[in-house]
Amino acid sequence: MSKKALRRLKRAELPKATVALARYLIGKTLVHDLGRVRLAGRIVETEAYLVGDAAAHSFRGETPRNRALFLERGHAYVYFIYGNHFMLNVSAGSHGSGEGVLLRAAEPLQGIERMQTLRGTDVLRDLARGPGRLAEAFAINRKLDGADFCGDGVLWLGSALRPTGTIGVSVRIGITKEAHRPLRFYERGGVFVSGTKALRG
DNA sequence: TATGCGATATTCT
DNA sequence: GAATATCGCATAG
Repeated sequence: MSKKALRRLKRAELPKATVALARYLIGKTLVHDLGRVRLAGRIVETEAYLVGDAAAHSFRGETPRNRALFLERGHAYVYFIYGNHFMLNVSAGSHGSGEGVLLRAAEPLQGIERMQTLRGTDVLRDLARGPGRLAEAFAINRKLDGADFCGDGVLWLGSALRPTGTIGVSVRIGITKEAHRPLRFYERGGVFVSGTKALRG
């Protein structure tokens, strides 16, 4: 009961509504297969970016950068920001809507040694706590932009390996527009969740 | 806890 | 050409 088998999630299982998907992904598994090493983590924090949301990259329409955000739900949208960091999103909503879910933090489960190398630290809690760290720990790069999480590729979403705790809701982190909207979801009390103490309770 | 800064792709004007 | 960005780290208090 406590130990379940890891299985790929099918697109049909992903909720069509973006906010529902952001909640749904909490507790699920993020996997990136690198040859003989499998990087896997339990997603503990996400944020939703919606249509008509000035904080969403799709707000001003489709561009070469945000193109992947407009794909059918369940595709990867990867971009580079602040001169140093990649971010990993899951395209969401109806096809062409430009909605997405940002993966903000995960609890490392498998391939931890490789993650430590990629991150340059051995502190488990700091491996994927925060979106830039998560992308670095999971070896996310521009080549994965547009990848299908629901195909048979190396980057995919897996079922939950243990029961999911209570889900908390807060405002999103690090944005200046639409900063009041409660679109951040996280596992309450989780030590692998980013932000200050108040943002983890 | 709270600043302050790096380092750069992309978009806007 | 300039502004801005879904951040992380170091350092100070």
